[in-house]
Formats: sequence, C-alpha cells, structure tokens
Amino acid sequence: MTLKTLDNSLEVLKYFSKENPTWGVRELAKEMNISHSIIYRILATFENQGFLIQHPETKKYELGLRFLEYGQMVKDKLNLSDFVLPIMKNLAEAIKESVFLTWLDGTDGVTVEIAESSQTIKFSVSIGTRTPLHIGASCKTIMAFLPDERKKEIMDHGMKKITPETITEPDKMLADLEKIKQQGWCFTTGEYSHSVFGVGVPLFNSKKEVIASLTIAGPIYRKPTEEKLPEMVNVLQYGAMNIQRYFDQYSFKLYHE
Amino acid sequence: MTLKTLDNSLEVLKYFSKENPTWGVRELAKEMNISHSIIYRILATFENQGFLIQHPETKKYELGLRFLEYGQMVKDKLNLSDFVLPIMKNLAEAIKESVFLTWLDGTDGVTVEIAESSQTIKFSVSIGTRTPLHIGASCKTIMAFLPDERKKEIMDHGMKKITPETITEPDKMLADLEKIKQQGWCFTTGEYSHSVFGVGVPLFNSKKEVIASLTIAGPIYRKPTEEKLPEMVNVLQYGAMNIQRYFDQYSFKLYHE
DNA sequence: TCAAATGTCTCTATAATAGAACCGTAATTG
DNA sequence: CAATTACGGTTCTATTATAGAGACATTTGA
Repeated sequence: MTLKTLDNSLEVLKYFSKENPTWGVRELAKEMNISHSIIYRILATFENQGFLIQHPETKKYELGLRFLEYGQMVKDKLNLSDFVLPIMKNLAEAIKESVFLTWLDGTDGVTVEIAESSQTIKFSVSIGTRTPLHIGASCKTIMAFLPDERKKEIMDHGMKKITPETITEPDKMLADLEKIKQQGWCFTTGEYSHSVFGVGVPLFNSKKEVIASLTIAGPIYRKPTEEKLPEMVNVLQYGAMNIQRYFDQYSFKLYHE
Repeated sequence: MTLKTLDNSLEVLKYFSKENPTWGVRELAKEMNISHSIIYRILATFENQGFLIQHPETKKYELGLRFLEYGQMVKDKLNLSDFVLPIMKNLAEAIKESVFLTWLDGTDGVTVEIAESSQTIKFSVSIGTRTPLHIGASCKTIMAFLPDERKKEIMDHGMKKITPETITEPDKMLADLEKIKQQGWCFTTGEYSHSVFGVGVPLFNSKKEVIASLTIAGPIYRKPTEEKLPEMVNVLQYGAMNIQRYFDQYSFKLYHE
C-alpha cells in the first residue's frame, strides 16, 4: 500500500519537465484537473523544503536546487565517468556518431551517460531522459533480454505510438524482440524520432540479467547500408565488451544486481 | 499551511546522503525515531514512482534514477557551462586553485559549478553541496550582502560549529559580515574545513540583490600571504565582473530575480 | 473601468494516515 | 543446531490530516 498524498505530490512534480519548467498554481491545477487548493498546498510544501522555488514576482514555481544535490549523488553512485565514459568517447570517435548508455528503470530506459559525436549534425540527448521500453534501439535492446513476464508487463503498461514507425502491436513487438535477442543487437530507424537511426547492444549484471544497453544513434540520412551495418555492430559490441568487463570486474552493484 | 505527509516524506528523503546512501526500513525508522510502518509506506511510495529503488536482495533503499532527470533539468536551466564555466576555468588556471560558484538557496549556499585546480593537492567539492550560510568564505560573502533581517533569520536558524574556527557568536558574526560588506570580499581559513582557505566575492541580480558568490579555495598551507592576498582578490574580482556582466546582459532570470 | 484570472487562506465532512500489533522469513548467536 | 533477534511487509481502527468548495485581495488585460 502506498501513501496517497505523497503519491499525488510526486505526480504533480512530474509535470515539471524540460518542455514545461514553470507552473502557476491554477495553471497546473487546470492541466491536472485537480482543485487549485490541493495543488497550492503541494507546491508550497515542496517549496518549503527547497525542492521547488517560487519566483517572487511571477509567483510561478520551478524546480529547486535540492535536485542538483540528489542528481549528483545518483551520478556519483553510478560512477561511469572514470572508466565507461572514455570507452564511449572512443567509440563515438571511431563511428563518428553519438554513443549513449541507457539504464533499465521499471518500464522505462533512462539515459545515464552520453558521448556526443563530433560531427555538426548529430544525435543529441540529455542525461536523465526517460523513454518507454518499447521505443527505439536503446530500449528495445533491453526489453528483448527481459523475461517474458516483464515483456508482457511493459506491453500492458501501454505502448504509445510516438512516430509512424513505433511498433505498438504486441505480436509484432514480440517477434521483433525475439529477433533482437537471437542476433544480439537491435537496429531501428525512425522509431524514437522520425529522423534518427539507432543501433543497440545489451549489457548484463553478474547474474546475466540485462540491466542496460549501449547504443549509437545519428541522423537517418547517415544510417548504415546493409553492408556497413555488421561492421558498425562489431565496433559497438567491442565497446560493450569492454564496459561489460568493467561491470563484471568491479561487481557493479548499483541497481538490479 | 503545508502538507504534513509530504513534509515528513521529504524529510525522510533527506536522510539519503553521500555519507549514508542506503537505508533499510527499520534502520531509518530507528534513526528518525519513527514507527517503521510509516517509513515503510513512505519508502515504498517513493520507490513506486522511481525516486527510490530497492535492492532486490538486501531490500535496502537508495536514490533512484528519477533524480538524474531532475538534476539535469536544474543544471540546464542554470545554463552556466557555456559562458560562466570557461571564465571559472581561466581563473582556476591563473590562480592555480579550485574555483566554485555558490548559489543562495534559503539559509544555505549550494555549489552549482566548479572549476578544479590542476594541482595534485586541491580543494574538491561536489555539485549540489549544501552549506549553512554562516560557514566559510563562499557563504559568508553571500550572507554579508543580505538585508539585516535575513541575516538575523539565518543566525536564528542555528549556527553550528563545524570546526574550531567557525564563528557562532551573533555579535562576532555581524561584525565580520560588516567588514566583508565594506571591503567587498571575504577571506577565511579553516572555517569550513580545518585545512582549507577560501576567498569569495559576491554576485548580484539586476535589482542589486546578492544571489551568489564566486570563490577560490585551496589547502591552507598554500594560503596567500598578506601581501599576496590583494592580488588574488583582484584576479577573482575580475572574473566575477565578467560573470556579473553575463548575468546582467542576459537578464539572468533563474532564482531570486 | 470592469471582468476575469491569479495566489492564498479558511472551513468542515470525509477519507487517509499513524502507530501498535502481528506475520513469515532470514540472519545471528549461545 | 536450536533459540532468539531482527528484518520487510501487512492488517487494523482511532485519530488526524486532507480534499474541495468557496471567499478574498490583488493583479492582469480588455
């Protein structure tokens, strides 16, 4: 059983996004179809604790500095920048496309580390970005290696179509995942964004459970030809192997182990 | 009026620190002197929403990936890395000590950006670190330029002594702050940590209210001599002036403006 | 100049929470 | 190896905090 008040409050917090970073009390109440009194109390409480701040003139609320602290703590705990990021940077340089690490978190994949391509046109994504597991190479790579019951949970959780290419039919998805699992990698075009391609490979914990994926992505006009794809997969798998070795060696304990 | 349930829950969250990143239900309940049922419900609710995760074997809780997202959003909003960080890096190189930017947040100063010294022995601090405003050069610099009633609030909020050098007597503090305000900078030794010196200067918003400070810090054995100090202050003030110009120019809107 | 929208506050029926007691399991210890 | 302690999780009900409508003073904008 969960606390309803806290649950609602966290739901409110989720409306503070990159697209909508500031909210007025009644504005947010209208958006959520909730009484403005309730929203007011929630926002005021978050503000009291430094999780939100209120602009003294506009009276609107936005995320507070408290999140810097917590975000940094999570980052420190993941401890990817010392060993994993350099590997990713090398990869990005070799392939000349952006490389990113996606972590499994419930029914989402979360971008936890990025090495951007040096090209002027490149795939770009923020740390902390959250994507449903049925969308795109980085996420489907993870989903493919999950137990069947987890796959079902994720599909039951709802498969939103965000581009025409997004797969939303359960049967089609299962067939696709099966193929990914067998070949050990995933290649997609236009699923996450209509102008992006991606190639992903999985990463596992010591119990051989999938916990993350390593993915390269770039603009669709640079997508690999059928002959070039195996080579790209090879390079990516080599990088993943190095990261995997680090996970194994240091008995990478954080999350799902 | 604030929501008690949410308030308590956020208080619980604050126990997840760098020093104590993982907590079991009863362990945390004991620490907080609260029934373990209550703690359990709070932790379970946070976990449900991805703000905490539970280790499947030890059953202990730690911060979840959701904070990566929020932390990054706050960082993006501050938008310091493009213009301010390079200035800080230049400063750090010129002075050969670490330089950091501290933001006013309630009764605390929060480290929001860092340029580390290239020396092997250097002052090091994490982004998001929160320090009471009465401690150290970076914080006292801010406090000195706050209105008197805010100073009183901060002192009433409690002045913990964390080193022998920490000033905790209100009268002594006020005299110290007055001096800082008049000279426009602050030099401290051993207040934050017994082995650290710091020199700080204030930064203001468009209404001339203090919102942050720029500080250099290093090991106490490299602290500037009385003759060298003015030069160091000069270099620091020059950097601060550049940052200030950026704040003014781009009508730096985030927080306290 | 008037009307609509805003953040904040007050009130009370109602619904959610606190906290003790309990459960089965896992770890610890004599 | 048996007994004890500690653990996360659950159930129960008296108590308490919350939901939600409404009012208020300001501000905004037509």
